[in-house]
Amino acid sequence: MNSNHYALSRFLDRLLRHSTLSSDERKAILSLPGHASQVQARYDVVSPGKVVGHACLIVKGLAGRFDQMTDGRRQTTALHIPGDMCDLHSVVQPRPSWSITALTTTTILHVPHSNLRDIVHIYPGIGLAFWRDTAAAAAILSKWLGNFGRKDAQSRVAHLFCEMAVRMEAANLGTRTSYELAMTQEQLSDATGMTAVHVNRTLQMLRATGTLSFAHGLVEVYDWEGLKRLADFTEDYLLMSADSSRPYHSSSGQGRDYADLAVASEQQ
Amino acid sequence: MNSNHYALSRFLDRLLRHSTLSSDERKAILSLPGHASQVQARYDVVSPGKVVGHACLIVKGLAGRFDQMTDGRRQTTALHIPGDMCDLHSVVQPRPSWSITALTTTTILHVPHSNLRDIVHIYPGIGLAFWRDTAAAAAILSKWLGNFGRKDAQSRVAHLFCEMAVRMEAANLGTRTSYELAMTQEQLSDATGMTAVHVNRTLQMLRATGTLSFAHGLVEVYDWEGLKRLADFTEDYLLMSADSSRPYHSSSGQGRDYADLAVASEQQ
DNA sequence: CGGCACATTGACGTGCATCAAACCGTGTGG
DNA sequence: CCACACGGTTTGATGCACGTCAATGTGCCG
Repeated sequence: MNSNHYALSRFLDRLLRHSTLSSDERKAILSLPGHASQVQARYDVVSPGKVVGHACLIVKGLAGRFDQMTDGRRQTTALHIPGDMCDLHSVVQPRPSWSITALTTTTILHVPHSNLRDIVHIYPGIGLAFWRDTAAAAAILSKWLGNFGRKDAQSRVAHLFCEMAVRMEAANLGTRTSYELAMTQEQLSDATGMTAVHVNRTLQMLRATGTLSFAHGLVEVYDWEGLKRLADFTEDYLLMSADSSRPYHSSSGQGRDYADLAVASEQQ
Repeated sequence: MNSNHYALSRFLDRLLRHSTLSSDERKAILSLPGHASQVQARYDVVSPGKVVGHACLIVKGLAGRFDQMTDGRRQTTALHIPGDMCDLHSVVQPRPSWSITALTTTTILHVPHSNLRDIVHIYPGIGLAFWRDTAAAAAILSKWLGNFGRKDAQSRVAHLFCEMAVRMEAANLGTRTSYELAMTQEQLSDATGMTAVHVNRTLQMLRATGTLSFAHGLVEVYDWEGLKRLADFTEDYLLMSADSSRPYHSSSGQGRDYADLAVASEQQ
């Protein structure tokens, strides 16, 4: 049990939401090394095109992944909250095509790729869990793409608040009707593909209809069901609700469920 | 060497574009079992919410991943060409939140998860390659998201044609200035988050400026550089150009490059 | 020949971007 | 303790890129 235990245990919690790990595997994750550092808002944690040698675990704060156009416009493609290993896939793809930037003052734990690769080789179950984590992140991306392509401003903003609500609640960082999201309206506009001005007007609409309020980085949802309806939101894609995180154990009757194998190869 | 050799070898080619595999690992992939089937255009290969027991390798044709809104609107979130194992991640996440639908008459090779899991356990290097493949797909998604959030119709359409050009060329299915993309304008509109009508007008613009033509499922690029500029396209994110697929071997001087390990653990 | 899927065109409306100014809270230095 | 700068929010005026609706054209197939 090292001094990074707090952060690693949040990360482990995240993995356990979708994957089953043996106690050895859990111990291996909790004993990962890493050095912490603080990054001020607006500063890059990871820069595009540069090869990195470690993955970044968010300990505290908020970070975003950004796709940058050559003309300077930018688009947030992911938001990372404490407990997220925000570039776990860098283990297999150490040269990103995007940047990761701190949105608020953020504490990062840098975990060397070499150690991550080591435990993946020793515990194939961890490898599957990491792979699954990458797939879960991709599922979120898909959903965002659907929102961007086919929904209007209100639905997009509403969907973002729904998603973050569920993620924050699952990470024990608030409840789905009240949680801290320390973003400016401009950052919100980067994350929704809109203008800061239009985000502002949209938030006013949501406020006026009694759906939610967002001020000083605090989200207060007054009408969760209404918000969900507006956003056309279902949480199954996040792979963390009770009924979807482990659908495997309930299904089928055959001797050994194939999906069971997928989830944990070395169940203790 | 089984009867599926042709399709599997295309799949292997795809993997080798970004990962290094030993000859044993290559053989293992080429000996994967699977049964083929044909799917008519508009029919689902995979349906959302339903647990699947196999991954789908596109042998011939074109398939798309769709995010469906409850009101019936839909958004294409990925396009899959021959050689793509379009839901490789289903191995670790067998219940998708999207559908995969054939865009043209498509031949699919169904490869059981159990066999994929077996070779991953025997050859960890294959596991890494699969994980990397999922990460590459996610990089494409990120790029799409940037396009949707921050670019206008012309740039979006142009970017799609650029991306498919490079992918088709890499897969030996044409050249970047002339390749077959058997999509209707409506399907194109699903993939770009636009309306079929506006896709039509946009294509006319591209035609009028002498940039490219798209008719009867054939893309002819007249001005590749101009198209790239319009799309703000760089191909590095696809992980398949010469300079980005293996940046590892050229870099650094230290005894053992960490990234080398990432790429292949069992280089023969 | 009729039917059907797809492409094209036109008229019209609107959701959002754009530009620009004002407002507001907070920290800072004179 | 006020002046001021600064990041963030809010408001208004204006324009356009795109969606929407609806009709017509076009090639293919039975």
